[in-house]
Parts: sequence; structure tokens; C-alpha cells
Amino acid sequence: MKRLDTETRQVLIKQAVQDILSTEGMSKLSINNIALKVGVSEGAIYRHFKSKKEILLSIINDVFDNLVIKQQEVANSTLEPSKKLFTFFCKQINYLLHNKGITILLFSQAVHANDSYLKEQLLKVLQFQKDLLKQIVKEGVIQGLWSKQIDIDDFATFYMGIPAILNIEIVLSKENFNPEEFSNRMFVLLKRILNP
Amino acid sequence: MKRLDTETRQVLIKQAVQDILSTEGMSKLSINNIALKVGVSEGAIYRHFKSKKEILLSIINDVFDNLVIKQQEVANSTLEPSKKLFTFFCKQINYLLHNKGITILLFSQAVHANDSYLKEQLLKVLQFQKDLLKQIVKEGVIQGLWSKQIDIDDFATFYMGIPAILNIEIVLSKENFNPEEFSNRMFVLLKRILNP
DNA sequence: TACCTTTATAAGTGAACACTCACATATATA
DNA sequence: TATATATGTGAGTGTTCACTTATAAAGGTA
Repeated sequence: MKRLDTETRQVLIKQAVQDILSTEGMSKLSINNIALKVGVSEGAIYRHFKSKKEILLSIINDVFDNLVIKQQEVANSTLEPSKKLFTFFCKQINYLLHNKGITILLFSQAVHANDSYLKEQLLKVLQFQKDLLKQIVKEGVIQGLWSKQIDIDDFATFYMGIPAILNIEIVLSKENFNPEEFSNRMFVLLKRILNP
Repeated sequence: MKRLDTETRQVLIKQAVQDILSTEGMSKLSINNIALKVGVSEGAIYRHFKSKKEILLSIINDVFDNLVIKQQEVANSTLEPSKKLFTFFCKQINYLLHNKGITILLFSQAVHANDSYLKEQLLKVLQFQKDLLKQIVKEGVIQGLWSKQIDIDDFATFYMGIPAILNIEIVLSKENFNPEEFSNRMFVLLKRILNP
């Protein structure tokens, strides 16, 4: 068997996990199945991660680095709020669609997880995103772009329903699903709420 | 051990399942745990349901009889569309809050389930509700109550995000969560989309 | 070349899982 | 009271699970 250093193996293991999640689902995510997909023995998995939980935590960390931080950059940028919101939204939808395994992990495991620390970390990602969104909307309202009447927290809660429902739509995996179109259509509805 | 007829036992078993789901979560839903909660042996469970899957299917059937049919009555009633929508929405939120176990089952197991028939049945409930909602909105639009510009299917997709996100909020189980208020707040946002 | 660290495997461990079955007995009916 | 049936138990089944361990050997370094 070809030998690879831990860092390379870790990446391959996490890719296998995402692959299994998006094609076979949460219930098929066993160490045995991961090992099969990577092409090594079960024991080899434990050479690079100390437990199954550690693999999932590492993936959540990647979501933070690869998505949430990027969204934070958008929120803190000098773009006008309307453009910010759209970019923020698109980044999220695109990420979810190109990382279906992670989506299932985020929105299903947050509920299903029996480990409280893992659940906590998953919910932290969702909460962080919600807070960034509130920051953007607040700015738009202050600038007089959007209605002062809407409750920003309610809007943010409402907004988070879109990725949540997208998760279900991904599982339904409709053949004729167009992510670009989905983003635009949902954004139209979001704007209808915000507009004065 | 006190003996009860199958129908009574089935109800008790299903209650135990919902109880476990809402307090311990999906991962603790084992036959052993159900039997413990009911106060019988594992074998006794199989006297009344032929498999674990059959228990879940029976519960989904109850959701149809106790919620979806009631929502259909609302949709087909002579109430004005705005009142229909509010009643429809409240029935759903109330049901979800008083049957937290079922909510977790609907929105998490639909994604997590490895059994395709079970998944299908869960998604059928969600689809049926979505169709009823579209019927109500269509009526309101035709009557000129709501904007002709909104895409009814998009609105229905958007709407389904609310119970999906409520599911996550239920798991977070915030102490100061007020269902009545939540319903009203979310409904305000829904109306903002619909209004011309 | 000899040696050492890292990466791998194969064969385990015990626990949990859904589910079965021989057998027991409460309860309804004859 | 005798009998049949429905409801219960407890000790199994085989499978899968996450994880461990003894051992091997690849690959870099001396």
C-alpha cells in the first residue's frame, strides 16, 4: 500500500466522508465505509484521526475557514448593503451545492448528533452566519435602503430557512434543479420583505 | 406484567417513540430503549409492530390524519384566503411544538433515513402540505388580495423553510421561546411578501 | 548498509443494534 | 372448569459499530 503523510491522508479521508454523506447518507458513514472509500484499512484511519468525531470536527473547521470567513469578509466589505446581501447569499448557496455532504452534516447532524460538543460546533456555524446577516441588514436599514419596520432578528431567522429547505431539496435531488435560478428566485422574495 | 390489547399497546409504543425523539434524539431511538420506556420486554414490541420501520410509518400516518387532513379542511373551507393562510400556518406550528418528536422525525429523518420507502413517506407529508399552501395562495392572488407578481411555487418553498428552521430552534430549545409570538412574527414577514 | 520513525494492515475487542423463538401465563370464551 | 388465543418474557441470533493492538514494512537518514 502506498504511504502518504498524515496531512495528505487527512484531506483524502475528509473527501471520502463528504462523498459518502452526499451519495449514501449519514447512516452509511461508518469508519469501515470511509476506509473502503479511501482504499486503506480501518486501522489506518485511526492513524490520522483519533476518532470519528474528530473527522467531523475537522470538517466543520474547514467550513469555517472556507465559507464563514469568506462571508465575514463580504459583510465587512465596502460594498453597498444590497450587493453585500446578494453576494453573501450566493456564497452560501454555492457552497452548499458544491459541498452537499457538508450541508447534510450541518443541518441534519445538528439535530441528530448525540454528541453535545459536535452539535454545539455545528450550531455555532449557523449562529455565526445569522449574526453576519443581521449586520448586513442593519446597515441597509440605517442607510434607509430597507424598511425600518422589519425586525432584523426575525428576518435573519426567516433567511436561515432557505439553506435549511435547500438541504431537503438536495436530498430530493430534483433533476432539473438550477442553483443559479434558485438563488435568484429566493432573493426576489427576500427583497420583497426588505423593501420599504 | 399487565396485558393490554394490541391497539392500546401500539399507542403507548408510539408515545414512547415520540418521547424519546424529543428528549433524547434520533440516535437513542433503539427498540431496547422504546421497550424500557413502555415498561415491557423487547420481544413485546415485536408482538405489536413487525419492525422498527413500521412504528415510524404508523406515526407518519398519524401525522397525516391529525395534521395534514385538518390543514386540508382549512384549505378547502370558505374562509377568506388571508384567514385561511393564518389558520393553516398556526395549525402547523402548534402541531410541531406539541409533537416535537414528530418534527424531528419529519425534518431530520427525511434526510437521514436509509430506508427509501420511509423517506418517501416523510417527503410525501411535506409535499402535501406544500401543495395545500399553494392552493390557498393561488386563491388569494386570484381574488386580488395578494400580488400577482410573486411566484406561488417559490413562495411555498420559502414557506416550508419556517417549519424546517423551527425544527432546529426546537433542538436548540431556547428557554424564552414563545410559539404564539414566533407564529405572529413569521406571519408578518410572509404577509410582506404577499402584499401588493 | 543499518537504523528509526511513520504509515500501514489483519485480526481482533466488547458493545449496541434489530430481530427471533421457545416457552409461559393472563384473559376471554366454551 | 377446560381450552384457545393473545400477550408477555428472557435468552438467544447474527450483524455492524467504533475502536485497539501486535506486527510488518516503506522510506528517510546516519
